[in-house]
Amino acid sequence: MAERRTATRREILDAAWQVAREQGLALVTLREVAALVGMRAPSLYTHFDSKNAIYDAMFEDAWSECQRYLLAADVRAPRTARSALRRYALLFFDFCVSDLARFQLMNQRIIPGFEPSPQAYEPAVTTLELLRDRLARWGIERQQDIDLYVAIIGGLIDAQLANDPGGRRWRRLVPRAMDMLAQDLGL
Amino acid sequence: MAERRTATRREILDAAWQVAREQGLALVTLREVAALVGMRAPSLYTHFDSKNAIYDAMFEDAWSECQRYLLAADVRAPRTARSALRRYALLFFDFCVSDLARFQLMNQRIIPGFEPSPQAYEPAVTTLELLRDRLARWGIERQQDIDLYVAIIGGLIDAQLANDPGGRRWRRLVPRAMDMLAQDLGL
DNA sequence: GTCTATACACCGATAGAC
DNA sequence: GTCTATCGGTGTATAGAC
Repeated sequence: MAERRTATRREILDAAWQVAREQGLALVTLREVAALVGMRAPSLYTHFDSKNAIYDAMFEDAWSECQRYLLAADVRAPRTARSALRRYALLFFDFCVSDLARFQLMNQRIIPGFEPSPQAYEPAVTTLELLRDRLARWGIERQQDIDLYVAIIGGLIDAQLANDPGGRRWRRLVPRAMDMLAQDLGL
Repeated sequence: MAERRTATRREILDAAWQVAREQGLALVTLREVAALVGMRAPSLYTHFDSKNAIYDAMFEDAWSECQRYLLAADVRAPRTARSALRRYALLFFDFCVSDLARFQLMNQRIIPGFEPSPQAYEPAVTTLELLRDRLARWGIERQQDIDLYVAIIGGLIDAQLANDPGGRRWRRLVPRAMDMLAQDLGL
């Protein structure tokens, strides 16, 4: 039964997320994940090739969730370029800041030997293309402009999580940073 | 002999840096560090209380080195606020990008249980105060302005190391980002 | 004090019985 | 598909040699 197999994989992944959120992403152990789903550690190898394969599926999870989150918030489109930049930035900021373990997996290289597979990377690419499309609507299409946008938001998220987790010290700066960028782009 | 002890500690730290640069910061093992200095792993405990104590001393190393680097580059002061922002940013950018392992230790939380001790953190505080003094000369004193400055540079460094290591794709954007900030600050 | 040998508990991973 | 047993690896505690 393929369904059963998929469901078990899902259970394992949920357990891994739980451990990651409680103990930290790098402190996930197969024994603890297995215990949460009522198994022994070696049994996980029936469903995943390795521990990194679990991280791989979690990486895919995270970016898929991000994509869904950004799409769901697209119901009412912004009216000006400036409000668009602000809105997209705040959406991504809030999504990332709400789950440290997920952010570390998505955007930092916190697991020593882990590189996401092409399949797991696909939702990340799609999400970036979604952003690219949205920015293009406001005339932002040059690669360097997108690079700058991405870097600034990433820096604000990093600073928030590293220096004021749970607070709003850097979140407050997001609109200002986006207005700076809009000004620079002549928008 | 206190000198001998200090010298041995220095040898161990240098070996640890070597392994960190070659294998990655998180892949440093006590056995490999010990082998490099002609010891067995448990012998390191004569000189350091734990593996994290070695990371702690390395953290102090990194920020002390950063402080010296920034001070040494202070010989000729910039003439305008705009060139000052650019110069300080590029200095820090180049220092960070030149050594990934060092950057990860200084600015990311890549080691699972590691938190720098107050003593190890002291050079980091001093370095930030150095930046604060320099920015204050140009009238930049508000906490939120400094926060924004730090976040933007950090984001650019992160993006450079993560997406184009060894390249210049985000380095090229540093002057532009600093001009944006200067414009925003009315400088 | 410095270093070693030994040992322990934990980790990811594998082999083979059921 | 899941188990037990086990392997080689890790950080680290301890006892003892010099």
